[in-house]
Amino acid sequence: MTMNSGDRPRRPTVSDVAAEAGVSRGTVSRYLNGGHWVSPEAEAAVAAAIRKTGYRINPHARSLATQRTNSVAFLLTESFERLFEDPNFARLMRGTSAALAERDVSLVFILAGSDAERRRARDFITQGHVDGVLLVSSHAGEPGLIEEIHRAGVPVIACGIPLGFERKLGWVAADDTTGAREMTAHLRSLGRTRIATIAGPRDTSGGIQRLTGFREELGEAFDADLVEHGDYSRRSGRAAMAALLERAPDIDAVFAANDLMAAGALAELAERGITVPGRIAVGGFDDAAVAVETTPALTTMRQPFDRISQEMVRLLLEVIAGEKPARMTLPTDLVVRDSA
Amino acid sequence: MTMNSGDRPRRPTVSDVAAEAGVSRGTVSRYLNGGHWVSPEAEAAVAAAIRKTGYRINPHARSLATQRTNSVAFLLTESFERLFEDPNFARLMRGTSAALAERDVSLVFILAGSDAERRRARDFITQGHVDGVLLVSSHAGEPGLIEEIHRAGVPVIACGIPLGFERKLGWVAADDTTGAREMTAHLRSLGRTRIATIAGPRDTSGGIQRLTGFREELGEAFDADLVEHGDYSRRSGRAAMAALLERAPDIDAVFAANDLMAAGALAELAERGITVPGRIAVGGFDDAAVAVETTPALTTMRQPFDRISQEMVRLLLEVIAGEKPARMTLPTDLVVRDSA
DNA sequence: CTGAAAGCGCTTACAG
DNA sequence: CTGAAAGCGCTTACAG
Repeated sequence: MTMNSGDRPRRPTVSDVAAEAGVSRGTVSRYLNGGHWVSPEAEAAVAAAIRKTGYRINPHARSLATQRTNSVAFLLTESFERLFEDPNFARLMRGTSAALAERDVSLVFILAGSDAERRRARDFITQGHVDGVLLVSSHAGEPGLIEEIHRAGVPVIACGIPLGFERKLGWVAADDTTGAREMTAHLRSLGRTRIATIAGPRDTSGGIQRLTGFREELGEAFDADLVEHGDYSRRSGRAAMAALLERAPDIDAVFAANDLMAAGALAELAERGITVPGRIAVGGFDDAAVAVETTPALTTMRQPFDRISQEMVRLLLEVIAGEKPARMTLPTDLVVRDSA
Repeated sequence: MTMNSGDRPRRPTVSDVAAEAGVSRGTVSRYLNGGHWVSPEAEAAVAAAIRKTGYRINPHARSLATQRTNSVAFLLTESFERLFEDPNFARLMRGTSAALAERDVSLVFILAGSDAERRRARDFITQGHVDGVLLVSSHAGEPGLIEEIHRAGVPVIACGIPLGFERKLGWVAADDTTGAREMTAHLRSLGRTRIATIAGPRDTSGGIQRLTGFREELGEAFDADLVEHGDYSRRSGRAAMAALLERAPDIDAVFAANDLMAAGALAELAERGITVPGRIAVGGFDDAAVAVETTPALTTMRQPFDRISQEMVRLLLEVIAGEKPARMTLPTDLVVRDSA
């Protein structure tokens, strides 16, 4: 092994490999990029030379030449706390990570919960560190960030409908409205008539649409008094349940806009000794892991997270390849367990 | 704004900025890198030109020229499940992320739980995508990965003592042995005499050393029958507690090697109607968030995670700067709450 | 199928 | 303090 003056061995380059294999650098490069237009002999020689020299490609040199990084960002505009509280984020991370691994593009994970972090995220992304971004943020919150990324020409695919950018960006979303309608219809089919909802945040498309579906399905029977908003956290679900109970002790069902809030609601009901589904039926949304851990197990609408992850990756790669951004809405499924 | 043939605007380069400012590219570059040896006039002109052109530096070109990436990896050799179950990982992520942000180096987060992921992580890291790695893995598990990264000459600082590499790598660890001794001594000071332990995994330095401290402190009183191993998960703590109780119904205290297992133990004790600390005192390790959420609140040894994160970053940056890797052991603090 | 050469966008001695 | 020039390690038309 050759050492240079310092203590670290100098990394072999394409030139070293070319010399070792007795071919030109161009041929080595062609071998490296799919092996088209290289003869079997050259191929064997290069392969051997790479093995012998321990050559590793220099990604920066390659990126500079190709104007591509072969990596994308998973941009989550949430705090550490939310990331670790809400299991949906983990599922999306895992799903997109797996989908990307298959295509051999790497994923860099960026958390941008604070202003300072958002600034850094913007710099990192618009500087060209990644070829595109998978945008995951429940809140419509970050128009500035999204606007700047979009203006810099960086391909983006959002998870859920990005409020304010529904026409500019590509996205993959669950059919929240229909899902909420189905759950509401399910509750009615159980004979419930005083149905309340613990809605999601007003600045998220999911929060808005699940409430819309709920209202649409109820039609005349909709009662604005039976709506309480939460922030998708367990504790907010619990607080909302308590508030609803104070206001309308006669409710006989509640649709929570996500499972975490539904779990919070169940806790509140249990503490008050209210039977579920006996006196009040409870429906959630997501089919998160928590849905099978509650007592009783949660009836919920399943979001196809794996599918969502895969489609996000597919669409993003398309945009990176030069196509126009597509939008996609995926159906949800009613999963009946014990709570309703 | 100039457009090239395609639809995306061509990004301005140093040359554009230089032309706009009426200086050479070298001067622009000097401005970009600290502004030394550039006159006030040139500085102003370049600043204006950068603003006018909307210039953003190309990180790949810079990395190619400097042989530096200005980013480091947070390598976690765990599964998604463990990441989201064990809050210590989140604290380290947050801490190192903050420390790095201050110095303006970016953090890329890599999860390597499976063999395939480990292979990709190795390629990514040894290819030169990052200047160094913060290694976080409780298990001694990944000798191959670590060995290859180390052999490639990539600077590494580990969190905890990296078994098998304690002499080769730098690391920052809590003083597990002393911490365990202190907790054990605390339990004894309460008058407890039949003290059991729920030890951590045998292939982690923390697991080994906390057990060592426990044994050392007990001396003659140590009873191998009162040792049960868990894997740091809540459920394993619960199972271990049950096993200990079957084997030795007379134990009056238990030291769990982390808070999650202690919480599991508390759950088991509660279910059996055994009072804590009345009949059995329980001590944990970490001072994780869960320590204040259990009933009763957990007495535990606090690990200085923020300090650990900061020191890891500091040491890694030192190694990247060319210094030899240092090792560091940090003290833990006894936090007395209600469980012991 | 293959090689010579230009180019990607920076940085960094070196002269001045 | 500043500019001209070489170099970082790849890729990619272009000729052949």
